[in-house]
Amino acid sequence: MSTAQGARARARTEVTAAIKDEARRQLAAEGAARLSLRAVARELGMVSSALYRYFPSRDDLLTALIVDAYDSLGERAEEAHGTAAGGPFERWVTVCEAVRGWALEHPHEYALIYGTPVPGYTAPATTVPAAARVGLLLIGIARDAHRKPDLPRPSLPDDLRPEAERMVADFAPDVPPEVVTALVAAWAQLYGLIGFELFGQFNRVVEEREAFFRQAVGQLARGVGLAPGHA
Amino acid sequence: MSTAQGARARARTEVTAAIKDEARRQLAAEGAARLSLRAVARELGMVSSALYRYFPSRDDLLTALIVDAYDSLGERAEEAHGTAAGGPFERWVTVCEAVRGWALEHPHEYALIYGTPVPGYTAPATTVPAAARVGLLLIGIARDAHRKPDLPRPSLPDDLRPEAERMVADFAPDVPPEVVTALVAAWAQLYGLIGFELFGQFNRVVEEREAFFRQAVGQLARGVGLAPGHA
DNA sequence: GTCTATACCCCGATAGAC
DNA sequence: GTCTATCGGGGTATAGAC
Repeated sequence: MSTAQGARARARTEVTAAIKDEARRQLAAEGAARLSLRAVARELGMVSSALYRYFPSRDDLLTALIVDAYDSLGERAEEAHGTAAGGPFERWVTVCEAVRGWALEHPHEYALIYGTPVPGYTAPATTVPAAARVGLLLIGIARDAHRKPDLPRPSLPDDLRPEAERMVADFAPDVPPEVVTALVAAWAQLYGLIGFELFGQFNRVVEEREAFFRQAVGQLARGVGLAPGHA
Repeated sequence: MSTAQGARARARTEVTAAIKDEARRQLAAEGAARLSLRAVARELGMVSSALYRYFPSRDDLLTALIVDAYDSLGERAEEAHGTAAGGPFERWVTVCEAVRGWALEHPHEYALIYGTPVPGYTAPATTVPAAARVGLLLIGIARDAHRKPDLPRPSLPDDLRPEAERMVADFAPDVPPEVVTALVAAWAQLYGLIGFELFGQFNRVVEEREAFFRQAVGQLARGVGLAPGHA
């Protein structure tokens, strides 16, 4: 009995994975807005109504793909962080390069999570933990670095201080308020660099992409007080 | 005869404008990937085949919307630049704020030009001049500022110098090579900030959006050597 | 330049048999 | 859990009359 259920559960897991794989393939060809359960079923040799046993609606399939993408990216970033050599500056750059590397390998999944929202689709709260992973990693790097109080701190205008203190309380404990707004800005700017490269805005503008990116994210690191060569 | 032709031409211009207006409305509801000539025609009380006299295909309509969006944004930015008070730093911030303002007012047109590319659509070369306007404006601000040779210059690693010199030659004449890569990075990062705000990544993260943005683009300006209060 | 009609496709979702 | 069949939509694009 338990083996029969095991086999059944295994089959279900495998079919679910096959559906998501095929859906990812279609993401590349058609984009998230046109992701179609029928087309996925057709390609898998199933009939469309059978898919509804795995995903109750198109939006649920989309949600699964989004969570998978955030987790895949987060895992890559965390892995890079774990194996990075050097101090906070070097770890920061390594994580940023890992994010870019993942994005270049999975452009359509990147577009799914950081590109234009899919019209008519609203991501449920279940996506939040996966979505937060890269941000939390960068926060952690900044927090660790600023345990040493001799690091330079960005300037913080008075009208932003309450906002910065709210951020510290909400999601960045133990990060100095002068750092947290710069950190959030750097986080958004990182995705500006990646998006421009991925979506073609750098065509005929930036050729040496890797060196350019390394320099740019190094400057972002300096903006949050990090510098090369600090243990 | 010329008045008849004039009237005919005028009618054509008006219908063309009505088609684009309705298409822009649908961009908001359905997204660019699902822009549909039939739906536009239906809403205008026309029959779909009539639209083909104005736009030979769906992609041509899309191209027209893209060029219009770039021009609308470019015009807003140039206008802001023309009326900005103060030195290069203040002009930079004003232009960035104008870009953000336009984006907040036209989120779906922003998504059309700076969001995920529409699958299966490739923008023709005719879009390039309109697309370049904001970038050229920022280049101009940096060039004017660096006419004074006492401005601080970003560091430029050796492996990026040839790339920087190519950029200067290709699209940023008279801008110091040390400045141009930082400038291009700042340009991309500006759109990272705007995209994150527009596409919801700042929800529950950044609340004081205007003050946050002003501070962030001020830091971008410093990154290209500009500082407040320099004539 | 607009109309009708048409060819030939696509979709999400559900009902009910097996 | 998969199937057939179905409801009720949607689309691009063209032909040919007016």
